[in-house]
Order: sequence, then C-alpha cells, then structure tokens
Amino acid sequence: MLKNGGSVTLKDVAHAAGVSLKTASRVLNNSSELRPETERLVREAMARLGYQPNELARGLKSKKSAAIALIAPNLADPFVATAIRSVQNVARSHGYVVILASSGGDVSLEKTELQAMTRRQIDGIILMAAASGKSDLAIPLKSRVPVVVIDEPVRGAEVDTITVTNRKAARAATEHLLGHGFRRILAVGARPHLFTCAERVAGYRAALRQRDVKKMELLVPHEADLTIDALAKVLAGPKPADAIFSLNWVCTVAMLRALNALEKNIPRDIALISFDDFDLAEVIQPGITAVRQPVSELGSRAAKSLFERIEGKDSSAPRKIVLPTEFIVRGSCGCGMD
Amino acid sequence: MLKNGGSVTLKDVAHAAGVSLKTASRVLNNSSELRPETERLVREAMARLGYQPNELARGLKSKKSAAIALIAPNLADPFVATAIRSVQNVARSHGYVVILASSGGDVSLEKTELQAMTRRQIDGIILMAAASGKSDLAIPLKSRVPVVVIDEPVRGAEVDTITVTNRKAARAATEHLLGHGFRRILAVGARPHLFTCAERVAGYRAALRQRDVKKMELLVPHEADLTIDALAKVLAGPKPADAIFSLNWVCTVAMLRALNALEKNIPRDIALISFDDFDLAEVIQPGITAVRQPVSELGSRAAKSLFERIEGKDSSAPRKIVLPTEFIVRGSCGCGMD
DNA sequence: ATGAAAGCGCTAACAT
DNA sequence: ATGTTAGCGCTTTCAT
Repeated sequence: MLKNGGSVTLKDVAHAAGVSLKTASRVLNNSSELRPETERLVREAMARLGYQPNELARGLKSKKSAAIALIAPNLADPFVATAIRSVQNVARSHGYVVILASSGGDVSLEKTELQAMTRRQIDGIILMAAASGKSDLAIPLKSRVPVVVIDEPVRGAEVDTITVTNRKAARAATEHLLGHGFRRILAVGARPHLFTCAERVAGYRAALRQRDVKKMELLVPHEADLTIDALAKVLAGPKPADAIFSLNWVCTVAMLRALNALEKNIPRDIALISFDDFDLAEVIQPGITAVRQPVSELGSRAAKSLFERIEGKDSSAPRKIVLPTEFIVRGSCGCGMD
Repeated sequence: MLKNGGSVTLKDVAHAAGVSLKTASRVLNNSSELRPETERLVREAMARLGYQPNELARGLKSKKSAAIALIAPNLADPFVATAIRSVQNVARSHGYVVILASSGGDVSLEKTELQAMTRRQIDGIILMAAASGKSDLAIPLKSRVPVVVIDEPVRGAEVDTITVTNRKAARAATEHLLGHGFRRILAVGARPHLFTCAERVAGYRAALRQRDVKKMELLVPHEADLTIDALAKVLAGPKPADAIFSLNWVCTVAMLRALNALEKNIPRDIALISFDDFDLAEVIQPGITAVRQPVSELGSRAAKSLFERIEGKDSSAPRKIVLPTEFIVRGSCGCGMD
C-alpha cells in the first residue's frame, strides 16, 4: 500500500531500519557494499513506510533529472505520435520520464520551452524535425545536454541524427509517376525551409530533370495554407497538373480534402502519391500509393542513441543513421488503371 | 545569450548585484517588497550572467515541481493527440511543463508510471479515459495531488471529470440508423469495461430496446482484436448485420479496413456510423457519418480545471463537466441513398 | 526594504 | 561494511 509520497523521507526509513541515512541511501542506489541482512532491513522499512524517493532531491544533488525532453512540432501528425510512443517506451525502460515540448512551430515559444527544459535539468533532448527552422537549438547544443535529432540534421552541430532516405525515396516516387506517363507532376509541400521538405523537393526535381520535365511546385509557408482555393488556383491554369506528389502526411490530408471538394477523381483526373503512409491509405478509393517511413524505429533508434550518450556509453563522434523507406503501391498513382 | 544553464546560481547573481541571496530570491519570485532600483540591479545581473533558475531546487523546497502528468492510453489516437495539445498549451501558459505517461493500457506499467510521477512531485494529473480500467488510480487520488479525469468518471473518487454526452449521442446515432430502416445493427467496441465504451453501448441498447430490435454486439478486450477475421465471422451468419455502429476511432479504422478487405460496399452492403470524427471522414467514399467530440475543448477544460485546483482558486466539491457532441451526417449511414 | 541562517531530501567525500 | 559531515540551489522564518 502506497502512501502519500510526500512525507516519508529516506531519513525516516533509515531511522525505522535502525541504520544511518547513508546506508539507506546505499540501498536505494543498489550499492554493493552492503550486508544482505542490512539491506533486507532497509528494504523492509521502505516497503512498510511506503517510501517513495524524491526525484527532485536526487536530481538537485546529482544534477540529473532522469527526464528527457521531446520537442515535437505537431502532435496531431500520426508520424509524430507514433515516434513519441517509441521514445517513451525506451525512456521508461531506462527509468526516465518524457517531458513534452511542443511549440507548434512558433520559434519564440520554442525558445521558452527550451528554457523551461534547461531549468529542469533535463538530461537529454530528442528533437523532431519541423520543430524549428534554423532555430535556437544552438542553446542546448552548446551545453552539456546530449541531443538527438530525428529527421533533420542540424547545420554544423555535432549531434546524432536519425533520418530516412528522403531524397532517394522522393525521387523514386516521382519516377514512378513519370513511368505512368504523367508529365505535369505537382509537388505539394509546406515549410520548405525544413530539411525533410527540402530533401524531398530535391529528389522530386532530380527525377524531373533527368527526364527533362518541367517542375510544378506548390510550396507554402505552412500546412494550413494548403486550402482548397490554393489547390483550385493551381489546377485552374490551361495546363493543370495530372499528378500530385504530396510531401508529407499533413499535405496529403489537405490534398485529399481539396480534391474531394473539387470533385476530382483519383487517379483519373489526377494521380497522387503521398510521402508518409497512414492507416486509412488503403481504405480510401483508390488506395493511396505512399512512401512509408519506419516511424517506430526512428523513435526507438533516436531514444537508444540518446541514452547511450546520456549514460556515457557512447562518446564517439556524432552518428548519422539513415533508415530506408518503403514504397507502397496502391491505386492512386495510376497503377491498375492502364 | 544564454549560458550553460547549470552553473550560474542565484547566489552568483546576488553577489554580482551586490545584494543578499534572499533579495535575489525575492526578485525571482516577483516579491513586491523591493525597491525598484534594487530589482533593476538584480535583473540586470541575471541577464548579464544568463541566469536560469534551477527548478529542481525550487521544487525541493516548495514541494512543487511546476509539472503536471498526462496519462494517456494511446498517443496514436488523434482524439488523444488533439487533447494533449490543448492541455500542453494551457500548461505552458501557466508556466508548467507536461510529463507524458502512456501505459498503452498495461495496468502494471501504469502503476510504475504513476509512481514515477509521484516521485517527481508532480503538481497534478490529467488522466485520459481508457488509460486504466478499475486502475490503481486510488494512489494519487488519495494523495494531495489534484486529478482531473477526461472521459471517465472514477468510481467513488472525488475528482473533477470532463466527459461528453456519450450515452445520448450513441443513442441518437443508433436511432439514426434505425430511422434508415436498419434492424441488424452491430455495435463494435473494444475494452467494454471502460466507461466511455460502456456508456456508448448503453445508449445503443436503449435505442434498440425502445424499438424492440435485437442487439448485436462485437465487444472485444482490445482494439487489436478487431481483425478482419473477427468481422468476417460476425458477418458470415445467416442474418448478417446491415449496419455497424463503431464505438470509437480506433474501431472505426479497423472496421473500414476490414470492410475494405471483405469488399463490402458502404452503405449498400452495410451502413456505418463512427463515434469519433476524423480528418479523412469526408474523403472516404462515401463520407463517414460520425459523432464528433469537442476534443480540443475537452483538453483545455480539463487543464483549466486542474490549474484552478492546483492554484487553490477552486476548492469546491468536484465538478462534473459534460460537453455536448455533434452529429455529422455524411453518406455512410445511408443518407443520400434512399 | 533587506539580510543571516536554517533546512528541503538526497548524495558524496571522508572517516571509521 | 557503515556512519559523519557537508553541501546541491533554492525558499523561508525571523531579525534588523
């Protein structure tokens, strides 16, 4: 039966067990230099009193907080949500807690959040792409706190990075559309300053260039700008797009909604490939052809790397891990239509 | 320019400003009993040294951590993700940080998480439904830590609760299906011990009972049990369901995937209503008729209530807030088909 | 209005 | 193997 959690201190435990404070502390920290009998006594006392160590006090002394920060741009993105779950699982297994810091992309908020984290003595940071552009990331990076970045190498910073083969996958997806004979392929993305977006755009352009096809891009500052009107305008010209390559999940949803509203048939009126796969991709008619990122793995690999740094097991140069993506062909790209 | 964040202490600030530690502390805490001139001096020193207060130390003394815990069952659920975002926004505006605790429904893990939170002296807990069944929630509830529960009243516990009109909405949805002439309506849900599920089932049954229609239920222990086979089996009988009422988003996705795999046409072969709306509900053909919960508001109301408790502004009896839902008719229920 | 001193719960030298 | 003594960085009586 657990008690309040506020009042019973290690001192109380020591007293109850008839040992010194330090001995009790040793038990708490699994020190080896203990007589089994002594340890048993202390453990019994702990259980009896319902002792809960005060992590704040432990952290104050050791300058560690047993907490890591997770900075994510957009919790509503299933990509992000899935990654978070992996991170949290790994963190728990290491006895760490995850503090959430979501800025929604607002740079000044992000700064505030980062400060809040520093003040809490967090032991590490996992930063998810699109959290920031150039960002004030420099702050924690300059400090002693290990950082692992998912999906976005930080310029000139020495941190571990986990990414996927953005450019290559985007190129392959574009080539797939070209293979279907589409020549007016519209790349739709948001926040083009972000690494992931830029890389995907680069892959798209590379594919077009090779075939000498002109690029068509709808790159907006923010996903929210991908309104029906925005798409309608692009599609209104004399030579409208015959295919769309959507550069992330949020864009894909926006496109699907817009195409639906404009009563465009996929892929008859316009084909579609999505960078980012999602649960309902095969339910929508036709199924949405997509580039799938190994989302869970991105999260867990990031967390594992972080803990290796935190626990000092890894003090080598920053690693860049690149995970492969998967190309999932369904009907929206035009396959099965020919 | 921010410094390391670890080394500059309030003592350093006091020294640099030529005042006592306590005076510096007063400035930090916006005490009124200060000569403006003194305050200016201290603030300048703070800025100059790049002082960052150590929240762990503050918390140790004051027994507060400026952190709240958010216990959520399933981050991948957009319902949960959206609510989290609201909570986090409110928390930030109060200068609090959000610690994530997701058990994935595992009761023993949940206990571990709850302990971890207690040890960190968290100031409050927001618990999202489906986190636990009966749960060891008793622990924090018995303690001094304020708790607000979203979507699931805790039996006999004295906590604020925010829910939606689950039963009424489920009943209305079922009646809508009955109104279309469906008489073999299958309710599909998971974790029937959860309040939300139970309430929705109750609403469903009430509607059927009134019309003297026999109930058909597929209630599984966990969402993962809603496989294609499970549905196929139910639909295989001599009198298969002619409509499905899915009791939450996860179930809806599972049903959509299963129906798709079984090549059932909605609503011709079988109609569908979803409890929980989602982004792509109108993109799928036909659009999915859904009960929409005011998700953001659930989150922000919960957080606001929590902070009123934390800050002692509200010490009245536990409040039960019930928010209305919205019924969004699209095509999957059979509307537009007649 | 400001300061000196004690202590929050714990860990870590340094004894013994 | 166990105890003693200082603090970690901050807040808080209680003086002044």
